[in-house]
Formats: sequence, C-alpha cells, structure tokens
Amino acid sequence: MDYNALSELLFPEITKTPEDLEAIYPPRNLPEGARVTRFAPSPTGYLHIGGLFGALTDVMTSRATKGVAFLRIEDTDKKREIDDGVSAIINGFDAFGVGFDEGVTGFGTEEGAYGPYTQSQRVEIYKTVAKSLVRKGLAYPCFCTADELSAMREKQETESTSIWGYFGKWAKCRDLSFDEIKAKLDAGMPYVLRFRADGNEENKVVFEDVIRGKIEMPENIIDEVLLKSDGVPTYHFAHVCDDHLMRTTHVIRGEEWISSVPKHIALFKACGYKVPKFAHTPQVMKIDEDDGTKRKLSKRKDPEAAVSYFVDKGFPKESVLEYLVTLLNSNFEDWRRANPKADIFEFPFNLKKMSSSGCLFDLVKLTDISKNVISVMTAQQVYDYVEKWAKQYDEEFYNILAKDSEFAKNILNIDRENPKPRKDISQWSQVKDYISYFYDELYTPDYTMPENISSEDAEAILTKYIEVYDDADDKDTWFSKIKEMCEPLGFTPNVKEFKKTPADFKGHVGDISTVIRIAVTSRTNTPDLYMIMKLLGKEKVAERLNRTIENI
RNA sequence: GGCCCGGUGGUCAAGCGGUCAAGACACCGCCCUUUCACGGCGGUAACACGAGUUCGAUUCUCGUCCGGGUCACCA
Repeated sequence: MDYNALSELLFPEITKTPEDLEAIYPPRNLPEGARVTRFAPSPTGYLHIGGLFGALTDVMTSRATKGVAFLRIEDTDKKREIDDGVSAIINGFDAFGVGFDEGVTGFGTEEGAYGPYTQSQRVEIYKTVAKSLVRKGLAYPCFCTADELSAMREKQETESTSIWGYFGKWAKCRDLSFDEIKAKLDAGMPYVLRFRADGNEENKVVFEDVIRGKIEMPENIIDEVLLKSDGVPTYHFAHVCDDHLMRTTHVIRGEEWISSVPKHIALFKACGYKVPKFAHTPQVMKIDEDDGTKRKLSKRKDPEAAVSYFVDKGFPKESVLEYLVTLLNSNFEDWRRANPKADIFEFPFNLKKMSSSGCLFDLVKLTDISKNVISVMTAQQVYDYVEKWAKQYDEEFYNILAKDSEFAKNILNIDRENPKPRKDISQWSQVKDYISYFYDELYTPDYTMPENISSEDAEAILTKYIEVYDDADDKDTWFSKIKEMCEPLGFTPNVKEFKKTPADFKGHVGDISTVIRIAVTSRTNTPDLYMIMKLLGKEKVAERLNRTIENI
C-alpha cells in the first residue's frame, strides 16, 4: 500500500506538515517547573459546580507554579451544542472571578499565541496531523455504516467477547486496498478516519497519575475514530493534537477520562508527541434525597449543580471559591487562618494533595465559610454586594436600600469592622429579613412577650422606659438606666444573683432588655439594641414603644 | 459482562508499618454575656469485611462486599 498516495487521496487540500505546526506553535519559554494547564469545556449548557471545581484546579495549579492556564472550547459536536454555550461558560467564570491567562475570552474573541482556541476553527490542524498519520500507515478510512457498527456490537455482546469495539477481525476496513478505497471514495461513500491501533491487550500501559499515582491498564487495541465523517475530530484526537500543540504540560480532567488514557497515550506516541502528565480529579457528589446514597451531582436533577444557583441565593463568589478550594486541598483552611487577607490565588496549591475520592458538596459547610467571608468585609463592601444582588433579585428591597444607602450601611456596620465581627449573614438573600425591622415598609409588628413576663410587667417596664429614655444618652448611661429600672419593678440588675435565687425576683436585667427589644424590633434576638435605637431615631423608637403598650 | 477508580467519625479530611488515629464543619455541654452572634473550654463520634505478610497493620498483598466511572462518528 502506498500510504503517501492514500494521504494525498484523502487530504489533497492539506499542504502543511506537522513540522510546520511545530514551527508555528513552538515550545513555551517558561521557567523550570511552570505548569501549563487548560480547562476545555464543550458549550453544551450552563456552567456547573463540577466545571468550576475543575477550572479552579487548573488555574490554581498554574498560578502556584507561575505557569499558564488557558480556556479552550471543545465544540466538535454540533448536535449537542447550544447557542449561548460559550457565553454561559465565560459569564460563569466572570461571575466567580476565575480568570484564565489565555484562550477564549468571549464570543468570537480570544487571546494568546497558541490559538485558535476553539476546536471548530482548528480543522486544518487536525487534518494536517491526520494526513501524516495516514502517510505513516497509522490511520485509515473506514466506510462502515452506523447500522453495520451496531450489528457488530450486538454480535460482540452475544458472543461475550471480553472487549467490545472496532478492532482485530471486526475491523473490516482496516485492510482495504488502495483501489477499494478509491472506488468507495469515487462512489461518494462517507467515511471516518480510524487509528490503526497496534496495541496488544496482553500488555499493560503504565502511567503515573499526578493525583492517583500509578495506574496500569491493558494497551489500547481499538481502532478509534479520529475524524468523523464530517471531517471534525473526535475528542480523543483533538485532545492529543491540541494539548501537544498548545504545549499543555498537565492534562487535568475528570476521572471519567481515566479509562481512555491508554488510547490517548497510543495516539500521542503515534503522532510522535511527548505524553503529557495526567491528573484525574475526583467528582463532586451529593446525597440523593430519595435513597440517601452518594452520587455524582447531576446537571439535570440538581439545581445546585448550576453555578448560578449560588448566585441566585446570594452566596458571595468568594465564599463559593473558598469552599471549593478547601475541597481541592484541605490544608487550605489552615493557610487561610494564617493568611486571612491574602488573595485566594496565592495559596500554594498542590495537585498531589488532592484527594482521589469523590467529595460531597456540603451546603452547611459552605454556609459556615460564607459567614466567615462576609464577616470580614467592610460595611461598604457588604452594602455594595447586597445592593447589586437586590437589584437583580428583589426590586422592592433594592428600592428601599437605595433610598438611603448611608442608613443601610450604618445598619450593616453594627458590630462589624472590629476584631470579633458578627457572623449572621451567609447569603445576600438573608439581609432583607435580617434588617427588616429598620424599615416601616418591611416591619411587621409582633407584640408577643416572653412567657415568663406578664403583660402587666411588660407594660410597666415599657412605661417606665419611655420616661427615662433619652436619645442623647451614651451607651453606658443608657444601660445603667435600664439597670436602675430593675429593682423598683421587682427585677434584679444582677444576673448571677438571679440565678442563685430565682424565686426572689420576677426576672433579671436581661428580661427587661428583652421586653424593650421586642417593643422596638418585634424580635427576641438582635444585634446591639443601643445601636439599633440610635439608628432608628427617637421618634420611631417612641412610637414603637407606645404602640406596643397599646397592643400588649 | 470486561477494564479501571474509590471506600478513615454525619460531612470534608490528615495519616504513608508502632499515633491515646490530627484538624475543620455540624451536633451536645460549660464559660463569657442585657438577647443573639462572636470568642474560650470540653464532649459524643471513624480506619467496610475476611485472610495473608510482619514482632506489630488504618497504612503493604490478595479476596469479598459496597459506591463510582468507562466500553459512541458525546465530550
């Protein structure tokens, strides 16, 4: 067989050679140890949490080694592609502040010297490599139809062969003669280009997965499809061409790819390319509500699989990122404690420290992390985030906030910007309820007093309080006035004393405060009451106190 | 079915032949405290199972079981 002639017959339009490609995409000039990673999604839907998880692994790895992380769009399956798939991905990353060094940057835009970064624009490259494979006798056209293939598959299943697929005696087109091929081509028969595998299933391929260590598998014997009948490459072939030509050093991808590594290694070798390092990441799981088992987060079944779920709920992007990184490297939490203010991307991330078992996405833990993240923000930052969130998700709340942003900021600043800030808020969607009693529009009075306080006592407390209340008091004066109220009303200002002999008193100063707190806010639990009343202003406080007395 | 990956408390996880088996979240208790939150202290709780190697296995080997993945002209 004259493979050279075959290659010309198949790819007459291709004039470049693999050597030309090498010259166009030379090795990167990077310092020793710098890693080149890539995130390579296909534009088939929204960005989900597993995608963010993977992308974060890529950029953390490259940042930690002063390397490069790029974004490549794998749009080789036009059937599954959706219209705004690319923007969904880009916007998703933007929303979380995850940035790539090069690659696709938007719809139809990209940056970097190793492009194009969209696979559908690289068919000339794939065909160039494919042509050289044909020339070397390592690839051949296959004219089998879909029906023939599924018939073959059925037969293999009934014959219970240990391996299924297009190989050995099943590979009918593997040894077609030049004339046979030419005749089919002339007849206009569609064909795919297949790899001529030379593996032996008795032999093992061994590779070192960066995360999992040594993995051993039988050599690939399948004549995998390289180019589909429309001339577009399959994932396997595109992966090999792109990651070599883009000079990827570390192929980081989901564990579902482990089983195709032998195939990929065979292809890299057939092309004469150096095999990159592989790192197969664990999957993000969740507990299934129905049967209580752990399973992979599903795009279709789980709303929280979509990254937008967290945006909708009002989790700050920082919280989601922090949580994901703790999942990536559990020592991140220690690092964060030691470096509370540092940029998350300064964390010395280590692929090897990644766990290889699937991790559960834990909303409770996310919530805790988020409270911490928000607690160290300034009131201004919190306000800006809340305003932005409300603008999109709660117009009523947005209008209320924007009417007097200074007022809102002052509210948000209660017990904030100090060494021990409150940690009440984990999501922006909670803020409306959290501060609702400051706004008449949102306030629903509730005059229910604690069970241990009689209506008469409550009324007496509030009546007395109105007498002594002075908006101009400083906090100490304010509180000592409350303490002074205690004894005449049958309460004690001394909590310890009360605990010792509870029978001697109606209650203690805390109960007095609670009555006032309820009258002013309709809640039993709030941040610093003194500050609340300050912000509310004496008229509104007086009004609420009086209204409460009337309604007890 | 073949091949492959995984299996330490409820969750995320350290651990790499000898540990009273870290830590974080959650939960419980106590302290601090005018409520709550914060903070501090303490507590409950784990090496899937069975063999083997070894003076000694959570750690190494094999098997079992249980999860998961993969076997397309999808990625």
